[in-house]
Amino acid sequence: MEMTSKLIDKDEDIMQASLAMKAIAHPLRLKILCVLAGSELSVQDIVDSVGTSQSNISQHLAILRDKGVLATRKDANRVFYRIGDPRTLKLVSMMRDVFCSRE
Amino acid sequence: MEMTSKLIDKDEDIMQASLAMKAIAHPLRLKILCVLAGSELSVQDIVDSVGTSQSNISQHLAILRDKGVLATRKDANRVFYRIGDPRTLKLVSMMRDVFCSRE
DNA sequence: CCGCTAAATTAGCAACTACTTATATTTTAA
DNA sequence: TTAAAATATAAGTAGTTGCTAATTTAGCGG
Repeated sequence: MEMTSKLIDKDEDIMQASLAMKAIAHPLRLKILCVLAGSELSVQDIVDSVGTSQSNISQHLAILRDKGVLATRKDANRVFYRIGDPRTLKLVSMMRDVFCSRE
Repeated sequence: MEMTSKLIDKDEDIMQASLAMKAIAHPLRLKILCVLAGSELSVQDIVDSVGTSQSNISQHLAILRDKGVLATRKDANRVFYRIGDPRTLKLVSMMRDVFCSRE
C-alpha cells in the first residue's frame, strides 16, 4: 500500500492542486468565494459585500471564472456569479475548518 | 445560528487562510510538503526528491520556515526539515482528497 | 590550519500581480 | 434616441515573485 511516504506523488496532481490554491489564495478572491457560498449574487452585490472598486472585483471575478471556479448567468443587464466547481466549494469549507477561529 | 450566508465571515480569518494558502500554492513548495509528509528530511534529500537547484530549494524552505509551516533541526552540518504546523499537514492531506486522481 | 560538504544568503533580473483610472459595451427606461 | 446603470476591458504602473549564478557561512575530517 505504501501510505506514509508522500502525500501527493503525481506531478500532475501537484500542478492541479497548486493552480487551484493559487486562484483562491488572495484575500479578495477568498472573500468573494465565501460570500458566494450560500447563494448566487450579482456583481454589484459582490462589490457591496466585499468592498473594493467595481473594476477590481470584475477583474478578480474574471480570474475565477476563467479558471472554472465560478459560473455565470446573465439576466437583463446584470450578471450573476455562483461557485461552479464543487471541489472549490469543498476546499473553501475545509479552509474554514482548519483556519477559522470558533467561539 | 445563520449557517448558510457566508463560509468565513471574519476578515482576520480570511487573511490568515489566504496567507497560508499562498505559502503552499506553489508547485515546488507543495511538492516539498508532500515529500515531508512522512518524515523529516535534510535539505539535500529534498533537493534530490524535488529536483531543482540547492539554492532554489533553500529559498523555498526559508519561505515555509519563516511562515511557521516548517520546523528545523540541525545535526552536524546538515539541517533537517519537518512539517511543524499541524494545520498545514491537515490542509495538504485535504488537498489530496480533493484534487488527486485515484486509481 | 586546509579542503570538503551542506546549507544559506545575496544580487540581479525577467515575469507576473494587483491595483487605479479611464473607456467601452450592453441593457433598460424615459 | 438619449441617459443612466451594470459590467467588462484596456492601459499604465508599483510592487512582488521566482529563478540563476555567485558568494558566504558553518561543521567536519585530515
